[in-house]
Amino acid sequence: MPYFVDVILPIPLEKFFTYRISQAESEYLSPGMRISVPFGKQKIYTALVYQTHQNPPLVYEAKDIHQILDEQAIVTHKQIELWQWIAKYYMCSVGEVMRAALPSAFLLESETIISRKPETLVNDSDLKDDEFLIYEALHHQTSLTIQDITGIVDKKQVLPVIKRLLEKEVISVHEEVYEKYKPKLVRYVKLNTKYQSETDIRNLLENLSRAPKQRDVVMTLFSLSAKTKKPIKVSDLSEESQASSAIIKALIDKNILEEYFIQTDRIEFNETARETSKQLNKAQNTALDNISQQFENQNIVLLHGVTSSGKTEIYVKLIEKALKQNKQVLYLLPEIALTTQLVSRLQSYFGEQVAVFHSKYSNNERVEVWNQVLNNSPKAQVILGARSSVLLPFNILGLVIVDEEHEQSYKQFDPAPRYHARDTAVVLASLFNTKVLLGSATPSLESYYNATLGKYGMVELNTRFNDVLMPDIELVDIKDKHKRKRMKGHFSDRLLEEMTETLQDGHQIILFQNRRGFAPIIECLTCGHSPQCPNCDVSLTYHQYRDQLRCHYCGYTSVMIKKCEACGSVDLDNKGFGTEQVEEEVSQLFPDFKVGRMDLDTTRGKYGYEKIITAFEQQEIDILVGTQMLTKGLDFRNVKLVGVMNADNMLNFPDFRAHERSFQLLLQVSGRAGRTDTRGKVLIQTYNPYHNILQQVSTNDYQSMYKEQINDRYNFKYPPIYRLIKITLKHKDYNRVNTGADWFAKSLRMVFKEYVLGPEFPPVSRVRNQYHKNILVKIPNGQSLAKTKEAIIKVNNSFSSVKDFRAIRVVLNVDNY
DNA sequence: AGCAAAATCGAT
DNA sequence: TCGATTTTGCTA
Repeated sequence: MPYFVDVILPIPLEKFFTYRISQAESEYLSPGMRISVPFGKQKIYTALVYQTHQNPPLVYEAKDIHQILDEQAIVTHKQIELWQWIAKYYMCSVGEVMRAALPSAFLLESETIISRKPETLVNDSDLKDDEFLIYEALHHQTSLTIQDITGIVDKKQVLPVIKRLLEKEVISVHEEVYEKYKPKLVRYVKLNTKYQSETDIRNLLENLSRAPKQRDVVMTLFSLSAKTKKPIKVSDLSEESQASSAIIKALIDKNILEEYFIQTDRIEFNETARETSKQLNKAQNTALDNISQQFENQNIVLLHGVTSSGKTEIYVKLIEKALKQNKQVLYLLPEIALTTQLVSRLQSYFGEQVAVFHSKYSNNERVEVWNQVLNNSPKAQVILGARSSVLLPFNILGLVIVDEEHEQSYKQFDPAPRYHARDTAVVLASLFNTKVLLGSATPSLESYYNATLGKYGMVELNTRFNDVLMPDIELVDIKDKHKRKRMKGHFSDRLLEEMTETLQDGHQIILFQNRRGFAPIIECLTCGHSPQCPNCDVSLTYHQYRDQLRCHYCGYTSVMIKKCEACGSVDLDNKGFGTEQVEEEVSQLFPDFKVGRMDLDTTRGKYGYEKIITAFEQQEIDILVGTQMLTKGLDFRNVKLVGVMNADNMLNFPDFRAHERSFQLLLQVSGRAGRTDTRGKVLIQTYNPYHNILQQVSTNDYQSMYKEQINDRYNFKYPPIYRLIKITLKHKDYNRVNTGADWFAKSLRMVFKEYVLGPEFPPVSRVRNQYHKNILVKIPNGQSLAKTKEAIIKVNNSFSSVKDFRAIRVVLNVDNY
């Protein structure tokens, strides 16, 4: 009787693949284990066991598997269930979810290894130039990878060359699978066991009298092991004895010391003194009671608490409760808010039970967290993580917290799976039959709407911690200021006044400008020409610190032009302004104070944010200029003034959520001001101070904003009243995208009538030389989501069976907000 | 996705 | 006309 296994492969194909296995293998394998399988002509892929069975496939002969990679399942049953939900809901393949979920070190792939065939004698003159290069390289190295060869011959296409060499029997190729995860080994030393007695040791030290440094090392080793009674790390020994590693190596070579290795975790932290969680104030206590109460008949509760109201302390109490029941807790945060600030705060309460997971972690670190979560290790009871941590292998989950619930970074846009971590977390929690707490000072309309419908519970927290007053928000009409010549660069007299005063009092300032670089457009004053990106339909942004022009869509860079490319005139002008320009103006206006900048350009690298944040925290920086990065849950005690340089460009953004987003962003930055005793001040510069949203921001009136916006959404049939699926067509040929999009929209209209919008070009219609065109499907309440998606898939299938359209890439984005 | 075979392109 | 580049088809 033959045995078979159905596997998930990490590719965008919507089916399982069946391989043949032996009976023994079938008994050994269980769902969630990894195996490697041959796929296609020669590649070997990592696959995940979905199920084993005995039904031979009807239309093909199943291949044998390559090898089994795990002893135990590394993916849980619940995860696979969640993957299937994600795949179905967000219209992608389970394989794509798998690729996103597994740390890439788990996804082994084979690599083609090229080596020389020693038995073939070659005549050099038989080889072409590039063939000879490879042949010669193989004399120096026993084997080469495809990548090596690409480097050697400096061509993109290397396969033909390899093929020719194969035919001439100069080389041979084979596939090699390699393990990407390497456990971290730490080097330890101990005294060789042959030195047992006192006399042995005395003799040893005497022998070393002519090598005083080595003797010192041995002495230090004694004192260290007496002190700690623990194994001694080589690094500790060398530090303590001031000896170089060469000296220690000499001792090892002499067989006086023995070295050995112990596998350790990469992520470790020093156990600091644990704190007991803080006493809650009255408002927090009421909120906490309220939450617990609502959890009795509600699975999801929205905590709407103003900035700096102490939401984290409430979370801590809830986490404590879940931990007492020996359950894991998932604490989701936007990537950017995952700073040392919050991590160390939680570690001070929960010690090493806290595990952190985010995209700046290395592959090996991710594998370690994965395994700890999977094994329900005591080191992974509270998982603090960004979007992708909803995909971790939870064991027994007891609570999910989604902080800053309104953050759009919870939604993944590219590549598939285009999932929303908040919504996925809700499904995850329901699989574990547990509760979700959504927290925000400015909830998303959809969550607030769900709460008003009674789908979610809701708890409000309206007072700031320690009864600090909400900041005083003032709108500054810069149109008027310009008219009266009260502007210095981009600063109004009001802003300068407040800045001077704040600095004099020794407080810090945050300036917010939601645009990086120096100027987004360079324009020739003579002919009006402005430099454009060659690959995208956008003008290039000027970055002063590198004297470069840069495209923010594709990363294209060129040196700053000296004169207009079109007419040669040297009169160039900047239009608009970004953080760099603000930074420059501030340092000129306040030369005695230190100015810092925080945006994508200054926060590259693993500890990018940390450096700037710490510098600002320790008041090495007086004025911090930055983009929306500044808004995410940072807690700076000494900031008294927040200035918004220009509130208009985000309000006028062509998107149905522009107003909601602006409200959230502005209130979040405002929340950075005055987090301790003194009342903070916020100045918002705008050309349109009578804009409703700005009025609502200045009075901190979430309710009015909500009512007005939800009314608009109702009238214009937008989420959360209607659901949206966005379909984007991409191709390098403008006309093909156009006709394709028209065809697609027409077919959709046959099914969904007036609920199809577009096709329309997005504001930037060409990115990386691909033209984009969008179609929007609106789904009224009551229309089945599943049926809608089925219909879209049907249209998509017939679309891709049209020869002319097949080359157009179609991206389906569910809930694209 | 990734790869090879097939189809098309284009310069001698 | 041959080699290079793009398109198409398939993976178990």
